[in-house]
Amino acid sequence: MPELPEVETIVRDLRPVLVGCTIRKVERDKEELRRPWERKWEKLLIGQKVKGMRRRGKWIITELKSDNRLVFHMGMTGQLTVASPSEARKDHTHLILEIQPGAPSKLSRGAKELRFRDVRRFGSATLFEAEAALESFFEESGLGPEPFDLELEAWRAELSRTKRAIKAVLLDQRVVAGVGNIYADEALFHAGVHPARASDELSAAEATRIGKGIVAVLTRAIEERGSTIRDYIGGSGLRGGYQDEFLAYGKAGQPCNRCRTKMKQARVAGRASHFCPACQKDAS
DNA sequence: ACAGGATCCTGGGGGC
DNA sequence: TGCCCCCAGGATCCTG
Repeated sequence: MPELPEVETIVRDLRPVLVGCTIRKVERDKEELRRPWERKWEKLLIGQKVKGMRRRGKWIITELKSDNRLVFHMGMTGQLTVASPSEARKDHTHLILEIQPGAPSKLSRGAKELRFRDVRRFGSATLFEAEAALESFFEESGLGPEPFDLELEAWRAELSRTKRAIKAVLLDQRVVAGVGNIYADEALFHAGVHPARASDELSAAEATRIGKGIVAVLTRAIEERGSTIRDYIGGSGLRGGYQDEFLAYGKAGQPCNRCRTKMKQARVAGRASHFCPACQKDAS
């Protein structure tokens, strides 16, 4: 579910609350997540201070004092929030870290809980024992560049290297990290490119527009704290607002924002894809 | 190399 | 109210 803007929002929400806190207790339920949880991690976490929070693609990284890295992926329905221990725990809360603020202020006094909830359990929580181990994990999975670091010349070259549908390429985390189904459709609408077009047949201008479209759409979505369709909430529990600015995703049957042609939906790369048949022609 | 399908899960919505 | 089917912000694995 959460794509880059949602993950970025979670990190921005959690960072000021978690940095400086110490982990006092770890609680887990019996459910297995996408990646298996190891028992020894609980002992490793206790007593550790949170040094920083950052994002890489759709991954949320909690940096701990000892160089350990507690890493979350939200899958489709993951939620990572801070709550007061007195707040009732919702169903499917799989991991709870009790945290103690380092320097109690008037605003944040007393223990809190970092709660990872994931109804469908496609998400994960994993501990890497060192930053280097995390880096090699990203390396081995071939995780691509951050969209904001895209160098347009290299980007065009990358797109010309494969015959796959451009939609499939945008969803491939090895090509660019953080784009998912919503923002792929929005970026392609922005660029005026049909999702099923062969990547290697795109013109340089189209490839450039797609690259710029990704950055434009993600930037604006972050400003709006991501998109909430059904499950997503930020680290502070707030919904996103970018769903109100969608021009493509979920717009099938409605008039195109640009030309008023009826928007369409089709399955591309196994995912529902939304586009304007007039602004985004199937072949060049 | 790539498309397409199945898989991992739960829950919501529509049709009957 | 209930049942059945399809769908979902992701990612991986298998077959052809």
